[in-house]
Amino acid sequence: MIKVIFPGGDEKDFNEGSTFFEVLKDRDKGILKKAVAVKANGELKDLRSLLQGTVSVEPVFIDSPEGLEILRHSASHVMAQAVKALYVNVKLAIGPAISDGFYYDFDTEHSFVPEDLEKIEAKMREIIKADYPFAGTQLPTKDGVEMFRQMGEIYKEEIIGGLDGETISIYRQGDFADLCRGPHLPSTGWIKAFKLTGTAGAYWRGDEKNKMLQRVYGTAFATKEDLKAHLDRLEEAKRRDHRKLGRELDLFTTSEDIGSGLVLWHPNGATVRMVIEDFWKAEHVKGAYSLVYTPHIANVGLWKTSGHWDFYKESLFSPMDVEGQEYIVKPMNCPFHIQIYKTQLKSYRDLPVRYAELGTVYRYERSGALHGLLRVRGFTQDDAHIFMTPDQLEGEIKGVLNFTLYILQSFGFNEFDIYLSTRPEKFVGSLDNWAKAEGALKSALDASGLPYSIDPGEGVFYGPKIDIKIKDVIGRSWQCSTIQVDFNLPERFDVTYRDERGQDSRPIMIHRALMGSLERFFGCLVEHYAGAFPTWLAPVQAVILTVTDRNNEYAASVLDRLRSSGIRAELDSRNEKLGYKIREAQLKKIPYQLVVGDSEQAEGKVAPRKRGGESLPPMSMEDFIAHIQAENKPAVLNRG
RNA sequence: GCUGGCGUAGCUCAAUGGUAGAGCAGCUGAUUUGUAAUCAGCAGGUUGCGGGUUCGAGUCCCAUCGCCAGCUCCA
Repeated sequence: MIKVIFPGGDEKDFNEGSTFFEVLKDRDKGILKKAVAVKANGELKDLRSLLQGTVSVEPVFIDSPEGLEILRHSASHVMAQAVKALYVNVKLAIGPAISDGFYYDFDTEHSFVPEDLEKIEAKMREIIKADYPFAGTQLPTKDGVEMFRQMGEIYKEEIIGGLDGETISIYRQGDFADLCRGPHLPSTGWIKAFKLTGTAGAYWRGDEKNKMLQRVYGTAFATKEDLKAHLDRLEEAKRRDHRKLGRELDLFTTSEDIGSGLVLWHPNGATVRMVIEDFWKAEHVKGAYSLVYTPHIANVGLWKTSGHWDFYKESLFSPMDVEGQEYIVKPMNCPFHIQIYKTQLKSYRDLPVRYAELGTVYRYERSGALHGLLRVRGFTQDDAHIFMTPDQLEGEIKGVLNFTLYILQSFGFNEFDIYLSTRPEKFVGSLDNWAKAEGALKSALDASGLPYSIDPGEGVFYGPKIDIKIKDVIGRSWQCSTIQVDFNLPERFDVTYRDERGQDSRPIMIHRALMGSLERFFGCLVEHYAGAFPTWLAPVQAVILTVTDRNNEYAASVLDRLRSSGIRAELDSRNEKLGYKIREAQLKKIPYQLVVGDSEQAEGKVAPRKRGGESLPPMSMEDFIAHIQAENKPAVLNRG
């Protein structure tokens, strides 16, 4: 007899030789329909696993995160089976579930092209239709190695070589066998909705020194509806792509003649950037930062002192010769701010010192890493460096964290993924300082009340950091803000302050960027708003549309009035129908379209139409200006 | 940088190895128009750049630049 304990504490006895499959079926056919596996004593198991002794079981449903992972992992096995059936000389590497889908890495002579995906999908449908059970078995490790060696699966052999344990676990479906821990669906027929989404090269074990394998990506969902919703989300992401919108809205371009990763900000994009910069500067002044400006190039000795020459030489642009001295374009602003700090002897009374700069830097990113505005070679960091006594560290970090969230929320980002990255294997500075800094970052995060996760060992060599990823309206994450403690530079540049006892002490330094880079942040903003910027950011806030050219003179006076009130307005007095002008203004995503015809002119009014299609009643200029000015600023927020 | 794919008019896209085309945008004219496209005409190209194969190349081959997806990297 086997005793099974169900969620809620119900107990029931089953016969020897039962499986979870039978147990759940026996208990509730409804559960069986949706359960794809079980948690038995907290461990994930196949429904086909045999029961032993006393177990408490919990069904794992297909639409839960764990259920989806099992579904996708099973789909990756089916894909591998299909690929092995269709192509010769295919060696299997790994095929895990990932967020939103799965992949499998293959080593084969054949290069997968889009048409292959359809062939593989068709084969997968055959396998699914055949409804092969996923059968898990244990093999002695030695036999497993032998089995995969005979199959020519050198990667599997290598993986087993890295495992310890007496036995390995194999899963078979039909004539296909794979090394796998499981669990899996009961059978291939349980896969109801899947799609292969692309191919790509990927290094074996993720190391670029290794052979590049061919990866096929796919996704699978519990239902066809879920799959469709996912594919629709991808389509929506395409529609919002900042590179596409950047062209359509005439925000920015890059030019082959200029070079990769170097951005041209067009008037519309530059206007948004100006609003961002003005807001950023004003808030920093309010926040007791001192704004500074520093040069774009400097003697390479600066970077040798900082250590970056050794650490990041490959990503620096080559030096240029200046009267026998080597200069480089700056990859970062820190050493400049340190030089400013060091021009005067600092007292503990002067600290904290906060230098902020919209500093344009250049990094030689590898060509394949470039991506629209999100990864470029020339960009402007919204940088600041804070020099402080060790006692001030925690307070400063709290201040920076609150400031960061305030700025991000001002731009409409309200959801974040926050990470605390701790000491890596290679590091500088004392263990004591690291512990102190990690503690300070942690208590600032705790005080914020925001959820965060810890990324162990992911800090930079010179100090721990907090990274904030912003989530856009369709749920994608973007790494923008970073708050880093630095023990390295103050040491290397011999930065000091005179303490209470008249001794020279070493200040602690924080690097922080709230938006990261203006380029990346702007790209995120474009996608977040799908190009429909809120009024305070919109390149053009209102466009005046005349009905006939009888209204041109009045319309021009409306334009003057708006512009002198500080509103970014334009006039469309072309000889076109109103509907045509409205359509164009809509496509440009201008927040307000002001219709001006004979009746508005007679009454000295404008008839506003909002971007969303809503028409406001005709109103006087005063009323409209008051109306739009109310929106001409970031959403009001409480400073933490 | 690596693997694969793609570069045709300002944009979106056509064109079996056989005369490079359409829509939109642009320009000119007509039209004076009321809440997402008025009509007509005109112009627009060394098919990314450079080689090669061929009687003939947008199309096939090589090289190069750029873009896209992913990998690696991201102070």
